[in-house]
Amino acid sequence: MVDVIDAFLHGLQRPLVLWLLSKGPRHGYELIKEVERLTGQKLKPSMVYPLLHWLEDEGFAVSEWIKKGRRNLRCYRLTEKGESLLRKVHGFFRKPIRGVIADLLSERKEK
Amino acid sequence: MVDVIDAFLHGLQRPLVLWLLSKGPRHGYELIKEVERLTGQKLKPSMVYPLLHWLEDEGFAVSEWIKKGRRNLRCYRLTEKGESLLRKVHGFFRKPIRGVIADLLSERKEK
DNA sequence: GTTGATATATCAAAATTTAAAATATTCTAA
DNA sequence: TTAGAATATTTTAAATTTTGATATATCAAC
Repeated sequence: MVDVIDAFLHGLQRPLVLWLLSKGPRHGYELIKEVERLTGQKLKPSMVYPLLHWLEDEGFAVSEWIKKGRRNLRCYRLTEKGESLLRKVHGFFRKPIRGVIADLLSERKEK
Repeated sequence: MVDVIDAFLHGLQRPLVLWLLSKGPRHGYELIKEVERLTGQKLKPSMVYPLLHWLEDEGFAVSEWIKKGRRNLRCYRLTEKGESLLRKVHGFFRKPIRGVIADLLSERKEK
């Protein structure tokens, strides 16, 4: 049985990737580094690359090989369908769960 | 590949159960109903009962069989160790991720 | 030229989740 | 009064997902 926070962070990875892509095009390795910076949790290559392929297969993102020196980077950006999915995620936060998350977000006096 | 929101909600289930238990003792079936009300997602019996057993095994909660009419309910409440874990979850929200979640929580104009 | 970071990809093994079935009590509507 | 739905808990096999490992290649620093 996995740690409570790890499980939560894990569930956050996908919306987070979507959110990051909504801020501008990214490639896989950038996402790995950004997710780690934001959550302290490693987004593994074996997670992110299949996820990106899936996002593209489903039409939520499109990729393009760009060159950086002699290196090829596969850069992803959200499609309109991907933006729409992110809006759906936002919409979800209007549900009753919003109050719970606000509570989790709130300051709390330590015992 | 599972739906983005489903994956997020899934990750939220464990902190949510912890949060609900922090509001007062609950039994498994209550948690199933409350999680569904709050998230619209079914917390399955085969998830919640092993989770509750795990919480108890790890010392995060203790259970007690109570009677309601002729029916026996296994009622769980958080221990100090469980409260401490919830505070750890709160602590996590002080990380940079806080801004992302706040953004996801914020109102957004629909296109 | 060797090490560590950057960058992408895949697959078998390991772990987790779901669906299903089993069991039993209580309530409700016909 | 009884049949069916809702309440309540548990376990297991099957399905799915995640991890760890491995492979490949470029780049910068030493």
